[in-house]
Amino acid sequence: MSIKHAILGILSCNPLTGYDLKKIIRDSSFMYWSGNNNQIYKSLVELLNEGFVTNEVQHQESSPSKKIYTITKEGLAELKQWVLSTPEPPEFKKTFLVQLAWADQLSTDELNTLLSQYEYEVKMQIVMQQEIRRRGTFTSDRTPREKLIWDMIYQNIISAYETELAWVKQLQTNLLGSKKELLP
Amino acid sequence: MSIKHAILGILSCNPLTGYDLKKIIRDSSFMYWSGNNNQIYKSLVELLNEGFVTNEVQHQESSPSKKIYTITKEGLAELKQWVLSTPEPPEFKKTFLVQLAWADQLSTDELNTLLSQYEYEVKMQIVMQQEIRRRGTFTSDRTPREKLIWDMIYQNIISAYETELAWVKQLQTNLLGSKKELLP
DNA sequence: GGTGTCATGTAAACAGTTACATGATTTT
DNA sequence: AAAATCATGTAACTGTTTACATGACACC
Repeated sequence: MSIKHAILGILSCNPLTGYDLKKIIRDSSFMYWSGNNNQIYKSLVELLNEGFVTNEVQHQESSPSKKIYTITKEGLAELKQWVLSTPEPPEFKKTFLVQLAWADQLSTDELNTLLSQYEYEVKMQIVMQQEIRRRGTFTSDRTPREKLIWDMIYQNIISAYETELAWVKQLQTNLLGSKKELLP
Repeated sequence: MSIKHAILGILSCNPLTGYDLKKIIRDSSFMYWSGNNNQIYKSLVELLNEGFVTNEVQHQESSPSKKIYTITKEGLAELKQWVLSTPEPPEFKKTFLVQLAWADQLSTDELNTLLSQYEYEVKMQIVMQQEIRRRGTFTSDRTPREKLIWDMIYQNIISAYETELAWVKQLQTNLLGSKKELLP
């Protein structure tokens, strides 16, 4: 479970509450977890037991009390060790490709509609990702190098969607272009 | 759970056993499930109860008996309806981006090593995907249009990894190029 | 004699999502 | 008056992976 490492990473910038972490992860483009309560609060308890974080309870009048989590030096060591571990290749979950694989039973119109719908979905994602990047709600740029890295992380996600968009357009063209050959 | 739809899709080409389905899904590039026993055999029981498939037990001397699954007309209808449903945008699970987000604590050498390792992983994926495409172990091309679609599905996966590779190279260049500005 | 393939299935563990629960304050 | 935000947490469910179990045969 590397969400714990993501949490350690976020806490390495700033002490935060579970609620704050939840929002950061939910709104992040590259931290791909949903950021639901169960994941966050359970992970925090585990990180606490492992000694990677400590917490300080802050009672507030007229609102629920906060637990502010701070990363320990053991947590920082664990984070560094994980960052240095052998990277995994990216994984793609493209349900649309599975759908498309059996789409030859559709008429030309039905297939075109399907492709247009996918094109729209992908375009929406690009707009959303550009908005996330523009707003930069949670961006770490403590050094110029870190700024460069984070910029490239956002670029990665946008490029991925742009490649997908270019691919749909190519497919639409190919289907049109080979119309003559495809029909008897 | 759309693995059931993937199974229906595969069976729409050919009646097969659970064991065959398992291998096809495990070796597929775009059917992203692991293809383990539990998923396959449980799904088949469910599909049977739903009336989307039927099975025929084939006893064999000197090897375990086979259950050959065949899609029903209800199954074909269910498949078509699913294929026509609104597509979901692609999802990316790139653990490396999370790792990279906290990589500013690394030295130039450590960071370069990490990037080279990722570059290698991605290159390996490209080779593997090209091999899968070349072998074409399970490819459906009943019509010229279906052939075109399947070709573009394989192309999609390869393009995705190629975009990733181009991105790492860009990052490596950017880190080198801005060396002067990054150091004091 | 050990490993791999064929062929089925189950058990246990882990990961992840949705929904529920509380309760005060602020915004619409 | 209703909905959203802050802030914590739990329960139930679904999805996914790993490992175990059987047993014959083929290959090295």
